[in-house]
Order: sequence, then structure tokens, then C-alpha cells
Amino acid sequence: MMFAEVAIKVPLFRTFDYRIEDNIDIKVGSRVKVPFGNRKLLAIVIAIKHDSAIPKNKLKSVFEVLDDTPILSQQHLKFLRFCAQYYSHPLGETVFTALPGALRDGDHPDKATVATFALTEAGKQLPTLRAKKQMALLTQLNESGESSLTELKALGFSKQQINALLEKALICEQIKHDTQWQTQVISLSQKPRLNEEQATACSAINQQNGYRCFLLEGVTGSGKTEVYLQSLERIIESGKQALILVPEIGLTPQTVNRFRRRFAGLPIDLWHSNLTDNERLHTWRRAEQGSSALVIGTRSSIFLPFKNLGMIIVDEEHDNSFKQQEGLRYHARDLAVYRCASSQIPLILGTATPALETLQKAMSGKYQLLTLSQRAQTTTDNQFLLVDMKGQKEQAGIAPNTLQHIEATLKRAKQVMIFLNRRGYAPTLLCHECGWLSQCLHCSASTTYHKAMNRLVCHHCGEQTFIPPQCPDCGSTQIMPTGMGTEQLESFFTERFPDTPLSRIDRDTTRRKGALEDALDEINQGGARILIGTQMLAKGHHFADVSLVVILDVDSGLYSSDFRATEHMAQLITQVAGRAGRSGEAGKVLLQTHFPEHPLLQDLVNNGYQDFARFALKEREEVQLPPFGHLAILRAQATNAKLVFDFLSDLIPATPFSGIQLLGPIPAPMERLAGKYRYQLHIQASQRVVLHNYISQLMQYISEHKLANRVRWSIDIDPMDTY
DNA sequence: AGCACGCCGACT
DNA sequence: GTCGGCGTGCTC
Repeated sequence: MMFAEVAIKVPLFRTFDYRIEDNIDIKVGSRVKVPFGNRKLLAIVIAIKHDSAIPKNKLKSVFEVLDDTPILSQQHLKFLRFCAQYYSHPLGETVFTALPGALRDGDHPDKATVATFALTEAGKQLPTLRAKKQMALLTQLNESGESSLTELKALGFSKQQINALLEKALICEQIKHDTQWQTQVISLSQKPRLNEEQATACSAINQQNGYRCFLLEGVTGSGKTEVYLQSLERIIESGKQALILVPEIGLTPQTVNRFRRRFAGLPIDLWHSNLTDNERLHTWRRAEQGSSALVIGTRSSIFLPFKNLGMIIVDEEHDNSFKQQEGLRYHARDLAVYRCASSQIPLILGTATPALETLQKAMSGKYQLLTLSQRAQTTTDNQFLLVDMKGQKEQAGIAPNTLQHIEATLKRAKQVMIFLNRRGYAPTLLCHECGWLSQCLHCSASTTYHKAMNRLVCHHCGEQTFIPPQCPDCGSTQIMPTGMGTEQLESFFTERFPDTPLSRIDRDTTRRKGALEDALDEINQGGARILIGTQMLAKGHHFADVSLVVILDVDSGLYSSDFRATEHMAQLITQVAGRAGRSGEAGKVLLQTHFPEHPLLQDLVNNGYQDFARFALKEREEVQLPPFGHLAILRAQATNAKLVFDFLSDLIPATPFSGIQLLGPIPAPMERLAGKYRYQLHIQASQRVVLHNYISQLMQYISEHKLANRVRWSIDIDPMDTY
């Protein structure tokens, strides 16, 4: 008699054993259906054993085997076990979040076929068409070689437009091939020459055979992508696959096209949240079979089961979207380190503004630092200006001095970019008579006034309410929008510069599919001169003509309860500064602040991000915050505040655990969200092992705790924000 | 997580 | 009398 140890998708920190009937063949890594309580659930076989520690009369039998050949290799299972253990997450849930939805639902791994569209011979002539959209579609396919329906839809093309071109026989539909690719198809003809720094970086990477992590620290425009491309070449030539991790908003058609053009003829797959279940299964399967040479993907592509992985690149490694904020709270960059180390392959972390964690490892010699300091397009550095807001007579949150700079820039017909990280018209409504503030009924936050919608919106739970005609408390009609949002900025500038075309980019203006692409196209075609936006505008988009960047609310990053706030603000400032002055002349970056003498701000402005980061690291070291100490947060929430508080209080041991500092229970920065009260426990340790030992003990304790089922709790290892 | 079992209050 | 609320315990 043999036994199967399986992981089931339940929030339990243990696996379950089942009998294997003599006539069936089960392998580790296959999916099986098992009786569980009075249900039948999918499970993954973790191990096959000759015996079980569970009393034999309690053991049930495996019901059905779904996979004759395992869908997870031993190596991949080992990776997932590491994940579950590192993030203190149940193994069953970990394995199932790592699987594509279709396999989670029990589909056959070979089920998916994906069609792509490509130009026919007639289409390749690029005949001039009268229909604009159809013409654009031809151009797109000419650039990409082939694109799936989802890709085209994301670009704003419709099924009708595709059908029209199919009828004209300019494009054809084909099933994506699953054959092994030929390495010699790489066209090396249009390979640009590298500058000295790029060449040094490339040769350092190319000399590496086993595992090594490289921090490629390169300012905007210094040609990081070219280093990626030439490093990838060697990997692909040797027949291995590569994964390129990009931030959520980083998977733009421009990025993809750049890889497709360089590696024309090689199978390049994409992985992101907009794919259909079918497409996701297909990419997953192709990675596993070795049919894809390159996958460009967001966070969760770190779980793809590559057959023969040769390299991982994490672009914009500092980006927060690599951290999953619910369920299995993994960091894709950190998991990339594990995968590369265990597969003995190189890892490239590229950014202009390294996360302090990463920088610390580079400085200690754990990672190899490669620096690109030369900007290709401009020779002069950007100029930073601090505008002291103290005592300023501001209009729409803009100081007279700031306005003068904007005006001067517009006069020279250059673009101005204005950042404000608050969408809507005003962050709250205020009663002038009694001081009433518009508050969300379910969250401890004020509701944002959206003028165009004529609604109050809670940005945390999403609830919308009508604007009260009078103050609900005192009946006064003197209720006014207070504070500044991007919508109000837009109307201020439209009024102030009525003849200057303006574009606002935030979540509200880009809700429609393809709306962001349309807006960016329009800006690049030279339309808008004033660009107003939230952080959305900051990331990865290139505008030719921007010569002034204004950041209105620098202070929100300087004094925040979140210890990472200054780091994030410095990254934002540096990233947007890279957007200015790409048109040949030095750009200006104007920062409005009440604290122009703030040492970190001064350091950033005078000496740049590198210097700021090294200074900021010293501060972290003094208070033993990450990366010098290790942090975990236990969060809990429930409708009943006392329940949550009691639960967390109960977890604090009477005698302190050596090497562990506990803080809490403290209310979450947003104490109430969507009707739930939220508290948290901060767990700190200077030794990683100590933290992990403590947390696994804590998990054990919680699983036996009576209140644990009555509150919603979760553990966050290496949290990104203290929310 | 889901599901069953069990124990109390308030309905036709 | 029974319907259903949730607190409790269990899943190989």
C-alpha cells in the first residue's frame, strides 16, 4: 500500500495523506481529486510515501488522477514550498495561486489554443487604406509581427476592424505554434553600439555562468534596455529561456515591440492580468514545454514553470507593484533572487532608483553593482528648484513663483508636467459654519468631491454618494470643496491658459480600455502642452517636449507614518526628473514644499538619488528598520473592533521572545475600511531566522486560537507599506 | 475556506 | 412547535 501526501487549497498549515489504490499510478506534481470532509477537492501530490503517520482507519483514498504526467516538476514544487514557508502561507493555497486559473479549475493543460493575427504577403506591402483605424492596425502588426486578439483589443482595436482586414486578405489568423524554436533566427543586424559603461556591464553579465545578481543602476535614458537585450542574446543563443519582469504599467506595446523587433522570429509570450484564462494557460504551457524563448510579464509571471530558464531580468526593480498585497503576499523580485540562485543563473535588477534593500546588498558586495551614468540624449543635468511654500499666496495650491515658471515654459512652447497624487476635484467638502467634513460612512477617511460626476466618492471603499445640498450637521448651505485634486487643477489651468491644450491623466480619465494609450498618443503628437496627472503619469512614458516638471505635494512624502515614504518620494522625484529635458536642453524640476531645508530633500536635490539613498540607508540603520532589521506585520480586521483588539492582544506573549520586538496592537493607518476595524502587530527582528522561527510558532498558536476564526487575519512578511 | 452540528431567540 | 442566527469544531 502506498500513500499520497497532498496539498489542498484550504487555509491550513498542513498537508493531508490519502491511500493510493493498487491499480492506479500517481506521480508527485500531478493533480488529484480527493474526498475532503464531505466535499471533493482538487489537490496536488507533494510526496508519495510507503507509510503514513495518520491512523490507517482515518485515511481515505484518492478519488481520481487528473494528470498522467505531472504539471509541476520537483524543482518547481521545491520553489513553491520555499514560497509557502518564507511567506508563512498555507502550501495548498500557495500552490494553487501559482497555477493558472484553468488548471486550478481542473482543465487539461493542453486545452488552450490561442490565435494570433499577422500580415499576409499583401498586408506586408502596407497598402494605404482610407479607414484610419484599419491602417493603424496594419502598422501595429507590421511592428509586432503577430498579436493576439487580447493584445489588439488592449490597444483599442475592435473585432470589426480585424474582420475588415481579414476580408481584404491583408491579415490572417493563425494558431500559435508550439514547436521548438531555432536559435539562429536572431537577427543581429540592427544591434546598436554600446557605450563604454554599457559594454562593461554587458561583459560582466556575459562572463557570469552560475548565479549572480547584478544591480544595473542606470539613470533614465542611459540605455538599460540595450544592456538587457545584449545580455539576453547570449542566453537565447544557448537555447535557454528568459523571463523579463516588468511593473504593472510597464507592459506597454512600445516595450513589447522593442523586444519583438530585436528578437524577430523568436517566440515571445506575454503574461499580465488582462489575459484570458485560455491565454494564460497557453503561455504557462509554452513556458513549461520550452516553446517560448522569452516571457515578458508582470508580478505573477515569477511562478511560470520554465523548462530551461537561463536568466531573469527585473526591470524597475524598485517598483511596488512587484509586491502582492493580498493572499500570498510575495515579492516577485525577491522570489526572482531565490529562483536564480537555485537554478544557478544570472539575475539583473535594473533601475535608476534602487530600492534601499537592493542598494544595501549591492554595497555589501552581495550583488554586483553596474552603473550607467551617461544619458544618451542630453549632456546637461536637470536643474532642481525648491519653492518654499511658507507664507505663499497660492492659487489652486500653486505658488506665484511656480506659476511664473509654468508660464515661461509654455511661452517657449514646451510641455509642462504637473504631478499631484490626488484625483478628483477636492479631497473633502467642508462646512464653513460648523466645520463638518464629508466622511465615508464605512471608512475612517473623507470622501472626495468629484465635480464632473457630481458625487462624493470614497477612494478607499469606492462608495459614491450624492452631494448634500446643506450641511448634514447644522443645515448651513456654506459647504465648500476644500483641498486640491487633479480635476480642480485641470479647471484652474483651463481657465488660466484657455488657449493651451491640456491633458489630464489619472484613474478617472483613463478608465476606458485603450484610453491611456489614446491620451499618450495625443500628447506625443504634440497636442497637449500642460500635462496634469497622478503617479500614473510618472511611470515609463516618454514625452519629447517636457522641459518643466512640477511636483505639488512633496511634503506628503516627507512626513508620513510610513517609514518608506521618503524613499518613494525620492524615487518619484528622480523618475519624473528623468522625464524632463529629453529635448536637448536641461530640464527643470520644481518641488513645492514647506520644508525646503529638510536634509533628505536637500541631499536628493543637490547630490542626486545615489547620495540620498546612501544617506537614507544610514538613517534606517540607526533605527534598525529594513534592510537592517527584518519586519513582518500581522494584520487583523473585523466588524467588531474589540474582537480584533482582543485577538491581537492575546498573541503578545507574557515573556518576551529573545531577539523579537513586538509593537501593538496598533490601529492601521486607515483604522476603519469598508466597515471593518483594522489593527496590526509589528514584528521586528535583526535576524531573519529569528523572525521566521518566531512567526512559525505564532502561526501555530493562532491556528489554535479561538478568536482566529472570528476575525480576518493575515501575515505580511517584508511589508511594503505599514497599511 | 466550507460545511455540519448544536444551541438559543422569534416567528407562522 | 420550527426556522435560522452564529459560535465551534473538523477536514487525511
